[in-house]
Amino acid sequence: MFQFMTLAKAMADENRVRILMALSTVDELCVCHINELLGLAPSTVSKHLFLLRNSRLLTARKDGRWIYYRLNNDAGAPPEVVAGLDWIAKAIADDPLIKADRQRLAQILSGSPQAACSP
Amino acid sequence: MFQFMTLAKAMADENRVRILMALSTVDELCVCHINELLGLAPSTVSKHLFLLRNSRLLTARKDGRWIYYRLNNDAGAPPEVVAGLDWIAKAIADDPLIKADRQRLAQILSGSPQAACSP
DNA sequence: CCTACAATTCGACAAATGGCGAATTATGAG
DNA sequence: CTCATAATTCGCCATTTGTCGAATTGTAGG
Repeated sequence: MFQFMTLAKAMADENRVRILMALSTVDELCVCHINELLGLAPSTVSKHLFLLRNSRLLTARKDGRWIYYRLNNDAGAPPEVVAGLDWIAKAIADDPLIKADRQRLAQILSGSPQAACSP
Repeated sequence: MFQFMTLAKAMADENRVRILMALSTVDELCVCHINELLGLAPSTVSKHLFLLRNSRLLTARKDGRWIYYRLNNDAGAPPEVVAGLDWIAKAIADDPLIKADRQRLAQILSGSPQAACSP
């Protein structure tokens, strides 16, 4: 129950949902890209990412100076998590803000790789 | 998006989840039964029920002095709501607290109808 | 009517949450 | 080694949230 509540609470914030939806289109994202997309203070995004990792919605992979996050969607991921991600995706895939995020994310990624990170 | 967040936030509280799970077994419950089950102040439960109604997870039916709540599960209910309820049910159906609630609820209901309400 | 009781609303308050900036850690580049 | 930068942690603050008790509303019964 505690673990499920952690999961449910993690999904109950708009910016965290935006992160999840952004990741649903690109398979993984560097933290700096997420910072760029949300326009929040890096420390704030970091806290959000911690909660998403902690609730098992995301996994992280470290590559040199960068940390890449992805949805914990693969086979072997907790069923509640996969089902939760599916629920969100179906519920708000057509949301205007989410669509706008998708477009902005495409722009952010369309520059050189890690455009938002390295100059 | 706003509506979805209202829904997600409504599901992100343990006591509200307990209410939803209790209702998943009995098709409808009087407020006094829910009070009895949760053991919280009636005003607190009232606020929880408001949020659950407001997020469209529950519907209410008034019968004389009593108000009965039920899951907004029927055909015609919003798909996000139905999917959300399904997600919760599958995720925590086997939870010890939820099971205990089911048993206690059976006891509460096994007295005379509205046993917790009228003496 | 008047009383009893189910339920909600209101006002207050403690705890949790989301946000920021500053300091810290870690890694690659010069 | 030293410096710049990605990311996190920490401390702080404003807002939101969960809870309660008191007051209010509405309905049934005497």
